[in-house]
Amino acid sequence: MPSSTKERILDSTAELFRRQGYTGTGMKQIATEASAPFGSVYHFFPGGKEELGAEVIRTSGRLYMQLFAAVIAEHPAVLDAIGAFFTGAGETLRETGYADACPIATVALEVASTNETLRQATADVFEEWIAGATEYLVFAGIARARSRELAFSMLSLLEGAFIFCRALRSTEPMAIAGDAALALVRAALESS
Amino acid sequence: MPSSTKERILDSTAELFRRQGYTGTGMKQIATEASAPFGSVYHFFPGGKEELGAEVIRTSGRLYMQLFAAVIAEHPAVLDAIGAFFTGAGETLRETGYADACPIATVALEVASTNETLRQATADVFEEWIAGATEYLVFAGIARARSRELAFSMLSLLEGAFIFCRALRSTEPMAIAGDAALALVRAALESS
DNA sequence: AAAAGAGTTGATAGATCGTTCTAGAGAAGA
DNA sequence: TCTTCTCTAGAACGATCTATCAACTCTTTT
Repeated sequence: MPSSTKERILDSTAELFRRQGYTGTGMKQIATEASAPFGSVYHFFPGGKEELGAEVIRTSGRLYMQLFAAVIAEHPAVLDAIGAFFTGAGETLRETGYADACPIATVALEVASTNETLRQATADVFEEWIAGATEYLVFAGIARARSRELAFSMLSLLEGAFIFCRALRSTEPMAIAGDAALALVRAALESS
Repeated sequence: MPSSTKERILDSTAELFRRQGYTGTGMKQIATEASAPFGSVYHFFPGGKEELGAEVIRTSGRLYMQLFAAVIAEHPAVLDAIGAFFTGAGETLRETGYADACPIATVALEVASTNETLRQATADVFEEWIAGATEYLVFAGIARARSRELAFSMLSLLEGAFIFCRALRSTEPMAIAGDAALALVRAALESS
């Protein structure tokens, strides 16, 4: 089978969440987009929109981390990998009409103060990202505490740049953020 | 008069948008929160939710820029001012239960791909912020092109940190982002 | 072949959405 | 006093929201 109904629902929901956010996406629209019968959505996710949302957040988070791992595998040098990741993010933005950015940032801001279950899901994903990036920088020879700070800084630059790129419809903010991230990491590498 | 009905509507809408986003906030809720009769909302904003949203975005953007100006006035040294701005952002987050962050980021992500009028409003605000921050860094002695890049980097760090702080319910990301911003500006000051 | 169970399906319910509309309250000017 | 204009007030409308539910199609078991 190429893709099960449940997988199509998860994929479509992820895409709709990126573009329209959580509250802006309806269950009917999800079913239509996934070419799935409406009832199936509630069959696979009996907990309704909240359960579906939580699973989409965690799935998307895992997928994005795999993307990071793939870029690392392609670029052995640390600075190359980081540069390529930001460049790739910019390209994806441009290619998708500035729609596909961070898979969970929009939802994260929406639910942070309104839905504790979903807020926890976004927090879990972010923690994993930070932990993963920290390990990568530690492996590159940077002290652990410093690596963790750099991980936060790099991801903040990335997420912030996503906002500006999408609003301004330009990849310039992403290129600048990438340069800033490289400067921070380069400085840390030199002093270690 | 302490505050006109129109001002109360704008204020309440801004607060609700920060917490719940654009699609997550209803017109009925806005009227209730502002202690305004429902009909008055449409009296002052005949264009409905979209017109109200656009005006809230621009008003909030202007207000946030004035906050930045106030911090600058209090701290003559550039590095002090930037540090104080990030520290202040973290304190506000903690005091408001991680609800009040960037006044327009949530809306910006929601509408970037769904509502061109509002997307343009957020883009205008962001452009003003970038222009303002650039002028400030030029005034501090940094070359214009470099200043513009720093402005993007600092604001990206700020916006990205807002996302992490709200999701993780911690001010740590903001403190780290502030340090990173200071490091970037310090490096630029030294090489000029 | 018949029965049971798992999985699938869309019509429907009840609430809420943004918006419109009519009507009234109150102040200012004629 | 009568008129005019701004603002207040909420009932009502159609559309859309999330969620439920009874009916249906298979496959598997007896």
